[in-house]
Amino acid sequence: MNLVHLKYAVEIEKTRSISKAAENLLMAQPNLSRAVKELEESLGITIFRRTSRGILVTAEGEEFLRRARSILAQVEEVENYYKYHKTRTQKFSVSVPRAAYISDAFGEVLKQVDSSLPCEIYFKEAGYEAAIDNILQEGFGLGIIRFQREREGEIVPALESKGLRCEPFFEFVHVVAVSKFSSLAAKQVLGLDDLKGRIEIAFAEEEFEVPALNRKQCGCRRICVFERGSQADLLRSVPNTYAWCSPMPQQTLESLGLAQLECKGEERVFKDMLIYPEGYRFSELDKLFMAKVRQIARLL
DNA sequence: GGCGGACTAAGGGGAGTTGT
DNA sequence: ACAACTCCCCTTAGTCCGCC
Repeated sequence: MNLVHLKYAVEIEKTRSISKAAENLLMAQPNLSRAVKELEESLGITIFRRTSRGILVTAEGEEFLRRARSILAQVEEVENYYKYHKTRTQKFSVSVPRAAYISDAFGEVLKQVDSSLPCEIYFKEAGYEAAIDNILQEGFGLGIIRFQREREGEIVPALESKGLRCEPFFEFVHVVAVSKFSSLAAKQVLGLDDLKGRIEIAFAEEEFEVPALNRKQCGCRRICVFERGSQADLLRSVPNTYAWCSPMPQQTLESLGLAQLECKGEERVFKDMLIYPEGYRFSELDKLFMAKVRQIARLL
């Protein structure tokens, strides 16, 4: 028994004729007759009593048809649900490194979301490997990965061999973020010595994005956090703290109560790169996000 | 090659119609 | 009233075609 058999039976009941039902179902009458017979045999019941004047529904047929109509109604409901959502839902998913400028770009995308339509939006801050996994395994559309510039030659071919397209768009040197009330905030440029004895607020699972080599020079006092919000809170509330981070837009620094400073001795260049599956079709929100993240990065 | 879906042709059977 | 005819509906048999 399958859904087609249920549709056949319900149509026959509706028309009270196998011939008429076959006509409505755009199939030959003998086929419909046989299909219904097979259905009855598979269930071990008689749904219709055949007469030369048409068909009659048996008592057990009434029970079967009641269930069949219920099932078909549910199937129709599911089909309509996904038909509507597939065509109308605004979808956007991106996996990114922890970076204020990327969050700002995401905020710009959210402003363009039509609130009258359903939407499914995923914004996940993740490290290098996790961002790739999110695209390859979890169905994310876009990703941004961060890596040291020297590794680009090995990273790009590796990603392309996995069916990912790569578009580097932003190069930067890490800066030091501190509270705007910190004694360091007044300085134009820091040296690594300025960080000695201070506490670094770092992300626990960071891999490429933090200049870890400098920790030895700065002394290794660290508080590990898992999200940018906690990092900013601690920078503001705990004296003598700092964090390595990618450059932030001025507006973001002001809203967080932070200052960012260049640090002599940290010269390694990092890159942020857009990645997405080969053949991926960009939604309007995807295009907007890509444009905004590039636009904001250019101003940093 | 097996299987399922669909077609045509042939035929069975019941109900209504018609002629005697 | 009854037999023959006609129509309608359904089933069966044989076959083709596409898919796995």
